[in-house]
Amino acid sequence: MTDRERRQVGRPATIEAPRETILAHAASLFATMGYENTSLQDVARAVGISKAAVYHYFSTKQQIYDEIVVVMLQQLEAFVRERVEKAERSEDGIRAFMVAHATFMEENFTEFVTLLHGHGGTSRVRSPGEIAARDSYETVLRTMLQQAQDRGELNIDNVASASRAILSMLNWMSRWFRPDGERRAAEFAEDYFKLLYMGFKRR
Amino acid sequence: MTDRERRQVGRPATIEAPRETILAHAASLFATMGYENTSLQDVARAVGISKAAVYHYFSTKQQIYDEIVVVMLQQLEAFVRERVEKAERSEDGIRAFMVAHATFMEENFTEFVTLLHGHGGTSRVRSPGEIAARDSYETVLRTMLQQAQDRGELNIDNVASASRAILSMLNWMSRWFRPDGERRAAEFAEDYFKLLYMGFKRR
DNA sequence: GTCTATATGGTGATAGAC
DNA sequence: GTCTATCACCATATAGAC
Repeated sequence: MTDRERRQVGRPATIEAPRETILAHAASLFATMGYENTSLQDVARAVGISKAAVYHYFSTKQQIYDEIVVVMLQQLEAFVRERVEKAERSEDGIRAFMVAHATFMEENFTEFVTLLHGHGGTSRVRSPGEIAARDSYETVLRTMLQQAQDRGELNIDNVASASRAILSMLNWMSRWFRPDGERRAAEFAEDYFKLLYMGFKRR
Repeated sequence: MTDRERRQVGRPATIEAPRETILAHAASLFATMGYENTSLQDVARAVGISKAAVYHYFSTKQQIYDEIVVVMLQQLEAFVRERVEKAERSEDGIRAFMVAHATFMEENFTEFVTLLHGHGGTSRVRSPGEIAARDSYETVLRTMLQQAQDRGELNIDNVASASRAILSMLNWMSRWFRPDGERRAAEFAEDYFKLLYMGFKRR
């Protein structure tokens, strides 16, 4: 079977913002089917162009994936920073971080799933751009926690551990959260914040 | 190229406990390379038998995966239950749960990565056995938290949220933890417990 | 129970016309 | 910039001999 038969159209299909369109459809398919179960044929069909046309904009399948991830990380950081900076007290900053992260996840769900659950096993090579973007994002939280501790505003004796804990809860949300469910992601994030802030020791 | 050329041996290879051997090698490859990047050829070669011999014990690749997952979940639950039951106070039970989960993860790292990060996207179908085993395991923690709250021993006003938070932190460990690192998984779990127990509110 | 050999079909990627 | 057509390869799974 040829591409023509698969697509049912022979005429050239011109689309606008081709790169962005391809990335959006690819992200959706990657999130739903998984990276390795999505063929470039699937991506091309979703966009409405031929496989070869996809190769005109991206040189490998991996490049499509990498671009989704880096773009999302940068947008996430910008989104979160803007909301964190408005906070006055340390605890408000942390809460803002958690809520903003969850909100962004919900609003960009398919790309976010792609970002977090990606593909491949433990031996996967991360692109330099991805590593830099992740580090940059994690530093936002870490810095906030460290300052809260240094100023004596909160009781965070293990900043590294607290930072990991917060990101773990938020990241794992993308595994069980469903955007069409009853509760918003931000509500779950609020619950997590309260739990961390109060602790469950009886006093 | 035939299987013979690939394997460099033509003689029948008989191994003991063939099912378990295949599962162990498959889990290791799935964790390292990812499920979809691991071919049954790879599994067969690792075990030292032919592809067709693998099909003698398992009828599909998916079946191999499902069996790894269910077996691990059952062993995890048994391992954790044994340690939790020794605890007297509520907080000791929760700590024991977290430490045991982390310890089991470290001791069975490759199978655990397979279990948690699996393959495919959000549309993946989980086997009935997997769903039952997961529910059963999560109930262990949930019951413990609910009892602690009912007895007034701890301050857990949102049991569902606390349960999710704990499992999220533990599950996400399998994404960044490396068994050859300096710290044991149990130490990280202890840190998480302290954080949740104390909270970071200043008093 | 293990083997060799093969059926069947999809994959990422490229060549070259228009 | 998009297309058709194709390359070279590997996948899961099966048939049938020993």
